[in-house]
Amino acid sequence: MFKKVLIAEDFQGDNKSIVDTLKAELTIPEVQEEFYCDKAYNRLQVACQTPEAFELLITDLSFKENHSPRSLTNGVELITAARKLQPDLKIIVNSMEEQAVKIKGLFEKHHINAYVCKGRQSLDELVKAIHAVALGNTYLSPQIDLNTAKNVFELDEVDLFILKDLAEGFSKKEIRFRLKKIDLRPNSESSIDKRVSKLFDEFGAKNSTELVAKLIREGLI
Amino acid sequence: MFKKVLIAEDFQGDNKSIVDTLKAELTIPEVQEEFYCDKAYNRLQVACQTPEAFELLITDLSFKENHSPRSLTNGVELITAARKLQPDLKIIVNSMEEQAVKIKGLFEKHHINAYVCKGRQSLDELVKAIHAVALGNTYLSPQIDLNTAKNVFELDEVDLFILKDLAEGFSKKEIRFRLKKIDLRPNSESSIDKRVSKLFDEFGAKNSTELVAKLIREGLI
DNA sequence: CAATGCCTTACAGATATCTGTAAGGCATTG
DNA sequence: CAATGCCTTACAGATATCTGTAAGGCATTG
Repeated sequence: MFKKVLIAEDFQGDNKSIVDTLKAELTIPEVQEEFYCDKAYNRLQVACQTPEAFELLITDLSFKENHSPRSLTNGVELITAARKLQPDLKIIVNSMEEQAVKIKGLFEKHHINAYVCKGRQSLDELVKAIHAVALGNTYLSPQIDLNTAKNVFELDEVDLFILKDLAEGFSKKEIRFRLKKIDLRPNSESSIDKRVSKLFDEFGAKNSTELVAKLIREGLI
Repeated sequence: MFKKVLIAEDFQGDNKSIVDTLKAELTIPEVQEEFYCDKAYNRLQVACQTPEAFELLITDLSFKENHSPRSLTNGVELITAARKLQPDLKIIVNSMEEQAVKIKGLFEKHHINAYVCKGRQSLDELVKAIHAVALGNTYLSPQIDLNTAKNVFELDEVDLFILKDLAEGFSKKEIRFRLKKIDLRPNSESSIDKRVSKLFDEFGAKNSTELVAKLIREGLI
């Protein structure tokens, strides 16, 4: 079992219950907790220079904004920074995120070791996840089905720019000029039309309004 | 202080930490917890018929869906049902919702006694809220500013129908027929145009796409 | 009951959206 | 280097969107 674990979670209730559960149900000598990504990263960094580095990081994905400026603003950024600092660190993500595409990305791109979805059994699942990861395995909440993550359609920079502008009410003519302004190509009206029409097919939308609505609901823009 | 409290919260971590905090920091003889709205309502109902009814309900707003069918699907429905059953019941809402408009509505329409926003101090705030409510006062998380809730523009049934249809990619001509079909009026294309244009002004949108985008982001449709 | 205000509707006209066709640019392939 | 495929762009035409004007219906007011 792990000897030194760090928890990064901004909600007091979740944070406390994770700490309590780890202390009550697992024999981990040292459990530390933080409410901010930056502070969590600092702890990792400091511990890394001693013989007792952290062995496991349990982190949320979203962290509420606050008056104080942040350099790491969310779990993904924390994970990226942590992996760079300490490639062998085990990472368990504990979040409300339920979208298969995003969770798949965490495993594939960020090589997390487990994903626990907040819910009615999440503490029990977290304990299972820790056991699995300690044995070198991965863990994923059973309600998440990664096979539904078909739609790994990659929205590139231009797609995202167009979509965000559409959501802000710009016409395609305006978007054309806005693309030109920042020298992003292709930027003809026709190309914008073509791209958007392609996205209609891709996401099963009949027009721009439906497309933007769907993508906002899926959290992609 | 309260003698009998019920907690309705579907996330295990939040649920556990609230129960633990109440037991550790307040002298409440009986704290019960539920993970489903329907089950919480049942408990209220049963207790109501005995001399020991619940005095305080602490509830979340959103409850995850599940295989089992539900008659009460969210906190607002639970609150409505509970108020009907037991008008003098004190209610504290503990949720992630941060939108002033919605929280204002909870106080004004549903007469909740306190609102605690999940965050870095929410357990401490919850304790404060319980003390306040026990003394007959209300409590609101300090980061919420109800004065920003200017936009209490009421979307009526027809507005909502039109907006939801727009978000599903229906054209105004199609929406016209869909309104007629369910005999909802006004339903001329012209009236739809007029209503939508009014909403552009109301929400500061330049076209349908931006309007729908804004309303989805604000959680109104 | 005339005047007023508000809502609904029809209609018109300017733009915007969306689809389809075709031509040119460019890299890859045989 | 001709052939191919893919992307970009221009253009055209059918609809859809959005705004503005005007007329009629209806309730309220003096």
